[in-house]
Amino acid sequence: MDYKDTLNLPKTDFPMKADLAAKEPAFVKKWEEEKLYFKMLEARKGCKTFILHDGPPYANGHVHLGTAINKILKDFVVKSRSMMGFKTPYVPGWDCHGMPIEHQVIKDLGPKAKDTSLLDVRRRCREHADKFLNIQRGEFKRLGVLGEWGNPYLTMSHDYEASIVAAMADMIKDGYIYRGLRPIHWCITCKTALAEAEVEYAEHTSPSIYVKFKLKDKSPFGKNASFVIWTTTPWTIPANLAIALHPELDYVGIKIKDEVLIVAAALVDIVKNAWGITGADITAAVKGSKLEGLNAVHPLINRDSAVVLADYVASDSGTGCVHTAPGHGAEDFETGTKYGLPHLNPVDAAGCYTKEVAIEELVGVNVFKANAIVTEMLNKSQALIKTETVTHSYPHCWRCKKPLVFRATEQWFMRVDHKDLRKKALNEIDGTKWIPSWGHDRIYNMVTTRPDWCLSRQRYWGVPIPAIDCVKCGKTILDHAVTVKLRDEVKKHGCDIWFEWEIEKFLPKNFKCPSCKAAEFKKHSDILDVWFDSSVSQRAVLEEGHKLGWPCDLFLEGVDQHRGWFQVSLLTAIANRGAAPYRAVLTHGLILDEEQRKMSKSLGNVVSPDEVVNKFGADVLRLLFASVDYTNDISFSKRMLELGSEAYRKIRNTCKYLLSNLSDFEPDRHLVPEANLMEIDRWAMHSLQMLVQKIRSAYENYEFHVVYHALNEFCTVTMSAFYLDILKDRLYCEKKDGPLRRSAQTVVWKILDSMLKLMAPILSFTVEEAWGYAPHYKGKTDSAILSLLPKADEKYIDEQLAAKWETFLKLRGDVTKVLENARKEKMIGNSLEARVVIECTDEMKKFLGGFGDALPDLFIVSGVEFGKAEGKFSHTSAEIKDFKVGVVKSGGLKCGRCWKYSESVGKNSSHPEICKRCADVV
RNA sequence: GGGCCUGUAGCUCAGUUGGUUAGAGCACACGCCUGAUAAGCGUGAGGUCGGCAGUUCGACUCUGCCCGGGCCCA
Repeated sequence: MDYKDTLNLPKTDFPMKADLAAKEPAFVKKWEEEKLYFKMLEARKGCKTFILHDGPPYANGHVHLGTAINKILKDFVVKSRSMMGFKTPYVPGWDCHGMPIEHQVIKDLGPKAKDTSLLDVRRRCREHADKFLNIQRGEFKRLGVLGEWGNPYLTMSHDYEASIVAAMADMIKDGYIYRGLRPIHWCITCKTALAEAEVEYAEHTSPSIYVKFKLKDKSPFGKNASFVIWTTTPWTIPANLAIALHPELDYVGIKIKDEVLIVAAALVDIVKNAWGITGADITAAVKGSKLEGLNAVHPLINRDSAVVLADYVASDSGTGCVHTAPGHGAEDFETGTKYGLPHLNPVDAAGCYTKEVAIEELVGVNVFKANAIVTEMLNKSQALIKTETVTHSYPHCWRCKKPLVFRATEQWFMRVDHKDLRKKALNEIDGTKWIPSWGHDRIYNMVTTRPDWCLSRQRYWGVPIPAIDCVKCGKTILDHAVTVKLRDEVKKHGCDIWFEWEIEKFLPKNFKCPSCKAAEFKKHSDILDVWFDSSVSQRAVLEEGHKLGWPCDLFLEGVDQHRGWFQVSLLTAIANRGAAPYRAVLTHGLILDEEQRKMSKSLGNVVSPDEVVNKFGADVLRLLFASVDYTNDISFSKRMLELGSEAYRKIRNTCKYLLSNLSDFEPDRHLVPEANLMEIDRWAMHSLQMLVQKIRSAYENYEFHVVYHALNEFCTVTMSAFYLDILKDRLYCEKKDGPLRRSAQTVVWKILDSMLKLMAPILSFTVEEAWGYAPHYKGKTDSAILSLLPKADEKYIDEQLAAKWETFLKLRGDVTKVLENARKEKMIGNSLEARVVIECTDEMKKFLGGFGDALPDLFIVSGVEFGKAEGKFSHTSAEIKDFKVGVVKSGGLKCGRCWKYSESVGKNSSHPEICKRCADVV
């Protein structure tokens, strides 16, 4: 007789093969149709809210791994907090304005760009942003991210734009905004400012000149001493106002005839070589810091050049004395500002000198043409030491490919120290929880040293700054009332209105120039820095738009955002509201390739989430992102993906196995009360409570990798390798509805139900799938995500029991070792072919006696006896004192049903092939 | 150059206030099972804890320097 049919073998339709790439899109569709996101909110109606405010990704290009991990981590947070009992509305958003989109649009227009109107460019930019935010929306949904996708926030929506203008208006009213100078990359051909991303570096040949600046004052270097500077932009010499030295470097004079030429000591050999000088006496060295405050004479203009100090002065090239023209370089500008020098910029938009240059012959001359003229002038005035040419990497315009210049221009700034803003910001930083904690120091240091915020951009695609010029006196005005008017119109029509309408429509009645009282004005066309747009999201979304509540509970972005969104949001929030917009800020690392290098198109090491999702499935990617400690950068490799899917399969299979043993189990009818559970089952329940405790606190602290590792270990070690392996006999062979089997099933079901809930925030797709196959019970939610996370149940926690089983597991290790020895020697195959002989202390014997007749099952052997453990296969425990295990062949015959060897086989006349237990069951 | 972070087995992580032979899982090798089967079980082999110096009776853990990597500045 074939007894297989009398067994309760595992049965489930839940497939082993996940086929995620094919199945997941159906779940995405289902969730959307049944409005799972809203059901999730509904399930927590009236509960305390937890607001994760989404930082807007840029609406350009496809989702990459960096944006993917960000959204997936956010999804973990939203789902886990919801399952912890919080109401978690999550409104995703997009950053829609800005240079990269404009850049792309203009590139696509090609030569037509020149003939395209500003409004037309803006329209195309809007379409571009719209297209990509839709693409990204689809990609985010595909990753399993739940949120208010039907009503996201867009920084280009009329309401949002109005909030931006409103924030600006408030700052104008409170005196935060001023107009100042700043050197920026400028193309003299296109007559426009360039953003950093529009600058292309290319080889360029420049003159390279050494110029003497004679010291005016007495100096430690004696009479007739000159500082020598080196520059590759002779045209900036007329704007020279200072010579920068390094405070820590030593400076010496090189004596040549009756002159002394001052350079850094470290560079003496290099410059002598460059000038073709041999020999020459060197004066004693003087530290740069001792020379601060001296004055040299400008070689071409009747003007002083101050000796100043700067840390950026290099000691490995040039002369250690840096020509400083505050109007023509970023560092020069900083230094000039520090020393109170004017930001002299004698160059107009077309690159020609203005009258300010103070050298008559140069007025109106193009700066690049002026290189030769200036050099010749220096030569004539005997200030030139040496001239040659040098080929180096130099910034060029991305559009016309011509070399750029640095030029100080007027810009709008936000005053960071106005009304104690910086101080308040630092205070708020102290009051915010930073995860990980070093985030505090990072942003604190940045805010401490950051300069004023340059808000204006000379671009097309953005929110206009409603500045106006008085036609009569030329004064530039940024007026609060005009800005408020713009805000109201933007709310109705969008930002284009500033460019469409005549200026008069924005002016209050009888508006007059505050300086000359004239009434005729011209519009400016500067737009706001896009960081301003996103910095306002805390106001536009939390407060004015979706009204989620201000401040929010959490910002969650990559490490680069301490300088970016975290900081700018803080600044605008404090200027507008006086406090930080977040209670906590969590940062994650960036995605790097397998060699820990950043992913970039030029390196060709970019992996797209799309690729991963289509090959492995979103759940594998989600599991992978859960498995790593995201506080560090994440090195993403093929290997990692393979391991990720391996771990995924293990978890999936464990679920499948649990499901397959519950096909006939109805929790509401068959649940065995705690008091009637078998001991090992109570131990399993204890272990489950430990898991629940660990995972709950991990979610609480956003430690998803702890969730993963706990889950993984539970599946592999606790369940698969031990508990479930031992349970097989009971589940398969015992009476279908007998207490032994129902006890096991009770625990199996509890474990399944808890595990699915614990996994739900991470393995959203798989859990949803398994949830459908899991037994029904009263109160079971439609979707696992709508349930609450399980709580550790005190009545199952039993530390004494746990300690007992811990010891047992240790000694079981010794038993499996002996069995393996026997297997190696072909004495046994299946462990049921063996009996185990244990030689131990009386104390241990008593301990083992405590497991009763369950011992053979716990070792998965056919018998356990105490005696002398002798022979080839005996093994002495390394861990347990005086503990020795031996193996002998099982006596009796193999039961045709449960495969255990037993003396009872053959004793039952109606079932001669099976053991007593099985005969009783059958 | 500055601020912040980071470097434990091939991969992902543990490693409690410094204290005996540094732990898991996966991958790998070998074997078993064939009633979780493109599954399951067992055993095993993998690490001079980035390097060097120091503090200490004793350091993966503390200090300094160096090397590699990241972000943000300059």
